Amino acid sequence: MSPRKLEIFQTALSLMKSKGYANTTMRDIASAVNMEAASLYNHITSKEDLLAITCFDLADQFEKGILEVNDIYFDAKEKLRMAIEAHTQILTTNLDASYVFIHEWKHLSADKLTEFKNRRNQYENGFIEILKLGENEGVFNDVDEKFVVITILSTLNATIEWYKPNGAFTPKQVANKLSDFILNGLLNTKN
Amino acid sequence: MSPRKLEIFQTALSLMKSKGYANTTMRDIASAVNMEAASLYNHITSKEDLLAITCFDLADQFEKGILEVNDIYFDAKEKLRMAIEAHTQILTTNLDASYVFIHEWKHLSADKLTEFKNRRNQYENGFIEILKLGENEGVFNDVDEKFVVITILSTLNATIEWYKPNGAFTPKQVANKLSDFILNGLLNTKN
DNA sequence: TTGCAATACTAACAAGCGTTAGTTAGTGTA
DNA sequence: TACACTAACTAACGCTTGTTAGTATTGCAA
Repeated sequence: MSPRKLEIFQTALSLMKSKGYANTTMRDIASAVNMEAASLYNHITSKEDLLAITCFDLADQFEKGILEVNDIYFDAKEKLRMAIEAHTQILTTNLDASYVFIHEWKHLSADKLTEFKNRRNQYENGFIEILKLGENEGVFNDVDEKFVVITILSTLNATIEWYKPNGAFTPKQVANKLSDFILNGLLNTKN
Repeated sequence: MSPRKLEIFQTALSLMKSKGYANTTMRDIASAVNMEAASLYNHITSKEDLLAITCFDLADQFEKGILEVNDIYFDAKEKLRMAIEAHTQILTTNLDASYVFIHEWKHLSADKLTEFKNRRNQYENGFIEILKLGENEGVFNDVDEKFVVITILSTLNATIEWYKPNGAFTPKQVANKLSDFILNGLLNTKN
């Protein structure tokens, strides 16, 4: 990807993060990179491409993460921690893209929308696999897996609402906070 | 609110839930209630009003809930359970509206947007009050409150992604599942 | 039965949208 | 020098959008 194209993508994602996909016009993007809207088409093929490429690139990363974790022979608790860390790592190192991924995927066109949903389901199944393993091991409470996986992913995704790249926490630290919260809950069990 | 106006609101919210606010046109809404777009304006004043009224009506409900909980003299654990139940009750009995509230508030016009954000902050502060109480009592882990409150609310709000009104769970049961998850986490502590 | 709201309609407007066509200036290459 | 490529421009197209104006129809209250 050429530097100019990269600049367009980053600018577009930043705008879409703050104004939403639908409210970000090609003219907005163009003026933010100091060119005319029509000139954008020398670099990209359509507005939807900005969204689709972003969504599916991140989907690739998430899928790769969960597959690696589930390929390893390890116990459920540690697997969950690893999956959470992989997820958090991707979110925190692609903040704008993640925001668009999480909040704007609905604007994908019909066929891409179905593909997106399918892949998200697959990703959820990767987590469900870990949950089932943990239940068999007796370390996780017996839970409604669909409920828990949606809850866990929502918990993880909340990260993008507050995380600041040069703030107090490294991605690894955030992942640990999230894992602790999800595994142990809020209650202090020491006393 | 007249029956026809109510019908328009419910239809509009249902459409906005599936297609998003920006992609739902006045003509979409009109044809879904068997009239022309222009006729809608006999009942409502603008498209944004549909959004604003929905958002601020729900905000009222949420605020009322947390204020009632924080007016009671009770321990933090029970307060948190009550706040979670109030929140869940509102979500599950206003599914479409809640969806729009959570996902489409960004489309509010500038001044209403600021008001919305302020009121959301106040609501979060209501939860933070409970968290601080729990830390003083020694029953909650010492936590970064801002992190935890965003995490908790995201966890709660995930409900609207899977809840079915005539499904297996009552709102109260959902609230209990959520409270258990947030307080105790996923780990089985019995063995 | 008349009159008046309420509620629907048709027609249209002004603005904004994504995108295309055609052109031009600059840059590196044969 | 001649050519091709890249990346910018201006101008415009066709369409959709939320909304307004003006008008017809309906149903109830007097």
